This record gives sequence, structure tokens and C-alpha cells, in this order.
Amino acid sequence: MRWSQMYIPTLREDQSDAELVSHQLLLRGGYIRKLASGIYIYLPLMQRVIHKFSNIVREEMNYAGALEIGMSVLCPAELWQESGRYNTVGNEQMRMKDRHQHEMVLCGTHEETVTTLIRGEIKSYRQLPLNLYQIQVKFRDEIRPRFGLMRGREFLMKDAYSFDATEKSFMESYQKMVDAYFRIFKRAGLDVVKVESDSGAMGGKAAHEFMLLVDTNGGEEIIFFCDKCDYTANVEKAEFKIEDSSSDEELKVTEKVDTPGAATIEEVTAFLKVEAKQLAKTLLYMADNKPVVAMVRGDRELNLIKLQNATEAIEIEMATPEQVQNFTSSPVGFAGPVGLKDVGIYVDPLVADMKNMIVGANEFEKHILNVNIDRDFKATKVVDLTSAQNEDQCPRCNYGKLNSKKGIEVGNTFMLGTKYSEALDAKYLDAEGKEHPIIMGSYGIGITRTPQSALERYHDDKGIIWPKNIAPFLVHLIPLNVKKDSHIETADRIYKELNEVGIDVLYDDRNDRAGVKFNDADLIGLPVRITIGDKSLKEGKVELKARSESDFILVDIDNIVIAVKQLLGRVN
RNA sequence: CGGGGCGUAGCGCAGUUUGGUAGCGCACUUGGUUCGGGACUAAGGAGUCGCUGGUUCAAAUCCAGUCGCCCCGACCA
Repeated sequence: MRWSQMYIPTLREDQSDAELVSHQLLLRGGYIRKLASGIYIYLPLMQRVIHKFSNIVREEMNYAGALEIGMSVLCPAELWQESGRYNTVGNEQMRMKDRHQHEMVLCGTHEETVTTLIRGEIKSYRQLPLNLYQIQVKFRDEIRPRFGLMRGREFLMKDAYSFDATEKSFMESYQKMVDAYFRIFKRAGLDVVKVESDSGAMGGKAAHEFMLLVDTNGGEEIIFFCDKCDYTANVEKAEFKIEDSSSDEELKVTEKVDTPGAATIEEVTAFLKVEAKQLAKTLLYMADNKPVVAMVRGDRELNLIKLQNATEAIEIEMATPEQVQNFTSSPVGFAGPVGLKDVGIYVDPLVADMKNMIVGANEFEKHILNVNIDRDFKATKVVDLTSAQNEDQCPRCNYGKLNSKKGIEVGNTFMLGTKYSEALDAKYLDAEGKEHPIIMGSYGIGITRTPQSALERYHDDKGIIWPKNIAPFLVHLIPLNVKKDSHIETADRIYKELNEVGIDVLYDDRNDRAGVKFNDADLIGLPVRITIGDKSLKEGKVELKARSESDFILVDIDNIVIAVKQLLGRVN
């Protein structure tokens, strides 16, 4: 493709509304333009990247035995009511009425649609297993869209759904997808790690996320790794071994003390001259509009997802200061479990082990010393509520230490079990003629997010460095002066030869100065650059350079195809 | 949703404090020179200053409302 016939609106200056490098590069490189918050237009270069990545995904999904279908972005609201998710997805789902006042939703995922298809089609175990997928646009009205394609309201996703008769068969189907995912990301030039994750709103029993590790601000997720075994989990899910903190300390008599001006953990520990570990934080949340109390140790942080799972709440949020005032009869900062009535008290195991703890007194500027569980208050449930921290002990091998890194979620796999097949009545008959709900899995890959994620990892101060298999073109061909016949003749010849062997070339035939072309080439980031100029042309050679490397080599014009192939074979 | 910030030419910004009828750089058009890391020169086009209303002889500027966009937070107890 000739540059003059493409549309590549590169920009010289940084754009004011882009925070992440990857977002900035996509804007400046002429890959995307914003239409509205979280909604983007993919320009020709981006569309080529999307095609390249989609094709990798498609090939590997097909290889893994999945079948491509196409489903509508629209779905009648009834199906979401039937699955029960209509009320739980909340404002994230975009909804509308058609001209007949029929309620429709824009799908952010397609479990309802695909399960509805299956329940009408699959009747026998002989028709299973089955795996259907599509690559399609999704709509999610995110709380806060941000970072360009990283968290858009409209985005492309590959979503696959597996249907199995038995647990054993399901595990095989799941593993096939996991294997396919590793192949997909590897081909795209990306090392990903598979981590345990919370299944969240999707429901089901277990889930994994595929993370690209980055050290930039683009890494929105925190992942914990054990330094001894292969345990990896994201922060929402990560468990840790509870240190043995039970003591033989004698239970002392409770004592209410004044703590003037001391509401936060820091203030209270400073005032009472104690360690944060001796305090228990009593946090008030509204779980589906009912108050619940969570207790975690003073030196630890509450994990909201764990609390949500423990309370089985659909929506959970921190109580407002007014609600705290109403419920504990004191301002924020002095809540405690003693004397609270008609409320679920969820206690972290680390708190349950504490002796003579310090808690709020539910009175302004007062705390209580020497409080003990069972004696002074009762726990509704003792359950893990705190987030893992660096240096915590691994929950699996019990002797490694956990450490965290930042990552971007580029794919996920969910073991859905029979949640959707039961709700939507998708059943099959087994060999004995008995009816069972179909066991399902669902598997997503962010088609638009993944390439941008790759840029968080692969760039330098000049621009993008695409992994070759998802680059919009493989070769950037630059005749330095298009007014010189020798340059153009050589460029035309190389362009033709490379195209003939199926190597995508972007031919910069613009009448611009060398600096402009070099800078644009560095910015848009194609893996290989061929420069045609007087210096080397005198010897019948051209310059060949990898975007990821700083030096070029001189190549005989006659050998250019083989040299390009060799260079491409070497780079990521 | 809470907090902060920003809307002036395609992009990046100044001008707003102190009201006087819009400017700079890049990009764009045309001519000439230049041509291996974002050239020089001459001429030129392009903005109802987000929108609505108000104050005023006069509003980008002051006031009120509204819409949009960005960032932080939603784990303070």
C-alpha cells in the first residue's frame, strides 16, 4: 500500500486527553480517533491491526475445535430477565425500546443469547460437546471509561461458549481454550500469565484471567505471585496463609477510653501508643441496601469482593457518613461491634484470632480496650475478608512469599457450571434418557484492548514497536527523495518483489523530507524499515533496519526479499 | 456517583484577574528554493470563543443554568 493512498493522519503533538503512552501513541500514530467518551473510530491502520489479531484468534479457536457464529448485539430484555442478570448488571447495560415499545438490551456479553440458541437445538448428549464463538462488538456503559481502547464503552471481543455433558468433558473443553489462549498471545508476541480470579458478575464457580504484565500506569490490575510455587491470583481473589497469631494472653476486662480527635487508625494508634495490629477496624457497608458490618485487623485492608461474596450481595457499597451516624449513633471513625443489633457481623479470621483488641465504642471520640470475640460480641460469620499483601505467605505451598506485579487483563475464562443452562432451561438427555442441565464455560479475549496493551509494553520515546504478527504492515519502505528516479525505481522494484511473496509493505511515496518520514516511521512502528538513499544506492545496496534495533545493515537490492525474511524471523 | 480540572481554527495553547469586538505555534492551500532525522520563504484560507439565558452602550472575559471531555476516588472508619 502506498502512503499517498492510505489515510494515516499522524500528529506531531501530544493529545491533551490521553494519559497512557499506548493511548497517546494510537492517537498520534493515526490509529484511532475519539467520537465520545469511551467510543472510538478505528482508522485504516488500526483496522488492519484488528484484522491481524482477529485472524490469529480465529485460526487458533478453529484449531481448538470452536465454531464461529454471529449473534446480534441486540437482545430482547426478557432473556436477561429469565437469566436473572437483568437486575444485577445494573447501569452497565445499555437499554432501549424498539418502535413497538419492546424492551431491548445491547449485549455486553452473550450467555443469554447463545444459551437460548442451544436450548432450542441441543437435546442429546450425542450433540455435545460444542463450542461456539464470535468476534463482535460489545457495549458496556462503564462507570468510568478511560485510557482509550483499554476501557471503552464499545469494544470488540472474541467470546466463546462451551457446552458439555459431563464435568470431565467440560474440563477438557476448558483446557483446550486455555491452551488456545496461550498460543494466541504467543503468536501476537505477548507473554501472558494465567491467574486465578473472582468469577464476579458472570457467576459460576471458578475463573482465570490472562494478564500481560506491564510496569506502566496501564496496569490496572494487581497480581500476586508466589516466589516458590506457581500460585498466581489477582488481588480480588488472592488468598494468603493466615499467620498463627493465637496467643495465650489472658482475657482482660473491657475498658472504655476517651480518644479525643482520634478517628483514623493512624490517629488512634498514635494516641493510645499501640500498634495497628491491636486494633480492629469495624466497617459499615450497605449490601443490597441492608447494613452489614465487616471487621478487619487495623493493619489490613478490606477486600470488597471477598465481602460481597461472603454476604452474597448483588450490590455492595460503603455506607455514607449519614448511614454510619444513624446506625452506630456516632460519626465515622468510632464504629465498633459491641452492642450492634440486627446486623450481620462478618469477621476476618485475623480478627477472630485477636485477644484484647481495641475497637470503636459507637460513641463520639471513644474506643473500647480489651474486646474479645464471643465474649463481647458475636460474629455472624468468620470469613476471609482482607486483601493479600506483599510478603504474605503463599496459601498453596505454605512456605513461599507472595509478591505483586501490575498487569492488564487481555483474556478470561469462566467455569460457568449450570448457572445459565438451568436459568434458561438448556438441557440434554443422557444415554439413560435422563435430563441434565448442560455444563457451560465462557471465554473472552479483548480484541481491541489487546493491541493497545501490547503498546504499553512495546514502545520507546519515538513511538510504537509492533510485534510483527499484529503490525498493520510488516515493512516500511522509504525512498528518501521521490524526485530522484533512482530512488523511485528501486523502491518500485522492492515494493513489487515483497508484495509478490506476500509481505505487506507500506510504501512512503510522499514528497517529504527524510526527517518527516523517519519520524513517522518510528511513530507508527512497523517492524522493518527499508531506506533507499544515495549513500548506499551507489553500491547497489539499501538499508534494512528493525524498529526494535538501533543499527541498520546494508543489503544488496537483489537479496532484499531473503534479507527481509531473515530479519522478520529474528524479531518479536 | 463524590472530588478536581478543562471547553477559544483540524491539533496544541495564550487572551478571562482589570469587559472595548480574537491571537500564537503546528497542520492546511498556492508559488519559489531546499532534500539522509519533524526545512526556508512569500502569499492565503479557516473560529457564531461548548450551548442557553442574563447584566451592560459593549461579553471569550462578569452572573446563572446547562451540555461535553479529562483526571483522581468510590478500601476513611
